Amino acid sequence: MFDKLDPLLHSELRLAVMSVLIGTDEADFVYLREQTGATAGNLSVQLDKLAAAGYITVEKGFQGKKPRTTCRVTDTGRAAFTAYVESLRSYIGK
Amino acid sequence: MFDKLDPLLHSELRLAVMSVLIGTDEADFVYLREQTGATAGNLSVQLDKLAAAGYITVEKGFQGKKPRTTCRVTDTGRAAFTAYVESLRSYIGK
DNA sequence: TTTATTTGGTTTATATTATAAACTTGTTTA
DNA sequence: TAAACAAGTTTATAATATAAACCAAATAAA
Repeated sequence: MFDKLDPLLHSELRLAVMSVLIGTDEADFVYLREQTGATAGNLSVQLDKLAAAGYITVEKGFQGKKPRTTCRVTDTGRAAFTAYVESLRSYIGK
Repeated sequence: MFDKLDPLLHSELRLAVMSVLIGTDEADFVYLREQTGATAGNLSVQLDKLAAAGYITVEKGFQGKKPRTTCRVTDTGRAAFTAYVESLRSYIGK
């Protein structure tokens, strides 16, 4: 009757992050923090989880002398997101 | 950017329960357990939470000699559900 | 009849999660 | 050179979800 909802995506912040990344295909830590309104700590934790699941890649580098963490969604992540949205239909219709 | 998701509804089981109730407008405990596939314990707890929030009413009675718990969605619950679905749009588009 | 079993739940214990606070490392500014 | 800032990470805490254990009443089996 109801599809199981991927617990990794069924999280407000992780879903927001994925949503941003799917739209932009590359976003750095600061941008993600701004767009989601999350605290840095929370964001850091959730990015780790998404990366551990293979839904995103996280690349640490520098922009001049400042650290810069760049995130991208993977094909796996994109597929999971699509599946999640599809699953949601069984709950919210349409 | 992203709407806040009502934490009461952003829960797989509670969302499933609300989804069933919105469709049927009256469902008993056993039916909800069957439709959602939840354990009785989990369902009991989540029904309490929905009732505490005023999203559903829970009525205990008997059907012959068997206890029967009947649930209904309230107007508040219906509105919250609609708002939740609307908020989701900011995450999943469309 | 008395003993299991089933039904319809509730309570409680546990494991996971989400989240912010506190901290770290390095850089810029006063 | 000391204070403030930037970009994160780690850690502590509170909230959540979930199932296991439990209970009371009814029915079925012996």
